[in-house]
Amino acid sequence: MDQQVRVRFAPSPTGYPHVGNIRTALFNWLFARHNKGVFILRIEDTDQERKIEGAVEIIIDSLKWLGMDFDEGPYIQSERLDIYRKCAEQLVHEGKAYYCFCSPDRLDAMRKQQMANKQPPGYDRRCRDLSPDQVEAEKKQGKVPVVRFKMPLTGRTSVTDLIRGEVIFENNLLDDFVLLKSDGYPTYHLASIVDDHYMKISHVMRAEEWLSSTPRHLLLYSAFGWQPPHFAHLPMILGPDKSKLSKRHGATAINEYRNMGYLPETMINFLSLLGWSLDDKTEIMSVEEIIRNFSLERISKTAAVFNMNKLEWMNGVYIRNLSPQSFAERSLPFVEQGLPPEVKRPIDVNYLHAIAPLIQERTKTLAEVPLQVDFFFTDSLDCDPAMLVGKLEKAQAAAVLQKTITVLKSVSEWKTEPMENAVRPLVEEMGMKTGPFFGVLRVAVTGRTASPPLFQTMEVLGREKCLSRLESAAGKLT
RNA sequence: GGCGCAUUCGUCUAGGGGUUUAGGACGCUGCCCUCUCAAGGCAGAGAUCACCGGUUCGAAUCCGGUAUGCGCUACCA
Repeated sequence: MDQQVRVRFAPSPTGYPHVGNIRTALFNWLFARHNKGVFILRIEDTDQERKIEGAVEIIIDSLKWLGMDFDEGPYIQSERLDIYRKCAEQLVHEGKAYYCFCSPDRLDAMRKQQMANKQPPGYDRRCRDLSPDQVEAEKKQGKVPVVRFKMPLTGRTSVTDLIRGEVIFENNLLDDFVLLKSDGYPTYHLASIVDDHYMKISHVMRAEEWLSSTPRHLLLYSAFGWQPPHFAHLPMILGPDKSKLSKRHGATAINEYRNMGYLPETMINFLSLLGWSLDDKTEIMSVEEIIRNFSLERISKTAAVFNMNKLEWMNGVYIRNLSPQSFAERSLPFVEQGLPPEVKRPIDVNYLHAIAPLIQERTKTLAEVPLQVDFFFTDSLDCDPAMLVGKLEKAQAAAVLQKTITVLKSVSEWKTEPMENAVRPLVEEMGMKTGPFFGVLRVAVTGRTASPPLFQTMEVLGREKCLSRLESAAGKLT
């Protein structure tokens, strides 16, 4: 790479970023970091209709959460309107663009007509050759024009895509697209080309849906006499039905994944593998590893289905790799939010830290933590007698509880080892199997049939709570 | 309709003419471990590499066509 790498993430501020957009941001960021280049954030707010208040902050916050730091920006397109206007006027001046006074209604009718006649839709170039006098006349009538690009009527434009190779388009199939809208805002085409040029963008990495408009962009560059950047069109992200990932497929916004308890490092790793791979087996990688190995050559051409299952698995891997301390800290907000209201706040982090090792390897998302730890925090347990008894005889279950209570009361130290040493012999003594025996105790102590290991759980729960729960359970069986 | 892109296990992917009886991962099934649930270990099912032709001694890999999917075809990005 002989020139400095300068890439950008250029979202429009329409709400929470879609995971597809985030993946685009990620690839740009990875490419910049790998090449010791510059990562720029640019807000493309040229559509006043779709703009949403506060979206810029949300975008920045999302990038920050994922650890994608930017070196320049955010540049805001709506603050650069005069630049685009000047550029558009320059092209008009040079005869490479023109004013168009056609009303939206006429354009609409024209398109409908074309569709009906099975003609390819596109602007019919009615205003392309208006004389200066005609233009003046229209303006005098108070009509506000748009500026359209004067497409070459012949020839072809070749796009060299770093991922797909050379793609050729016939110019006569491209219409005179709008550069400057009547509200004075540029279209994407104009704004992004002008900005990419002035911001010295070296590589444009964007979603595949832009491939078709790249010839327009190239033609614009050449109209301005500018050197175009390199292009790389990234494969799209699909839903399970292979159509473009959208809300009806479930979560699509990055913040939803954050709220569902996915770790940012999981998202980075997972998203990096959607359209890129290191080799034939490496899946779990730190950001540093991904940055070190990232390359355009290994980006695939094919669209990828977003596999929730695999995401969950990967998040589990990352959660298990957390230190118990960090796991507790990261779970805390979810626990604060998810525990029943009667549990006293604030939640004790140290207690959560003690619980952490018991549940960590059982959790796939932080959002499930409150569900797993609630019985540690509630005062009393209202466990179901039927669940308590299970497949045993009622009397036998009661005996299990009684004997255990007696034995536990004499345990000198409320720790896993001594408790287990004291209780386990009872199993054989009663001629039972460990499964059913411990099962009764598990339900009594935790209120559920699946839990972390019994004695470890009891140690953390404490003598008082355990004995009272066991006794309360025994009471239910008499 | 036109133009463009793509097509390897259900999914993510490796592979770029002979090393491939097409490798890994998720998920699935079974076994082991085990106080339950997980985690972990092992094993297994799962892809005639979309199809049809061609090039070649030899093709998942190169070429052409077909089909299918997707994208674009706005004063949206």
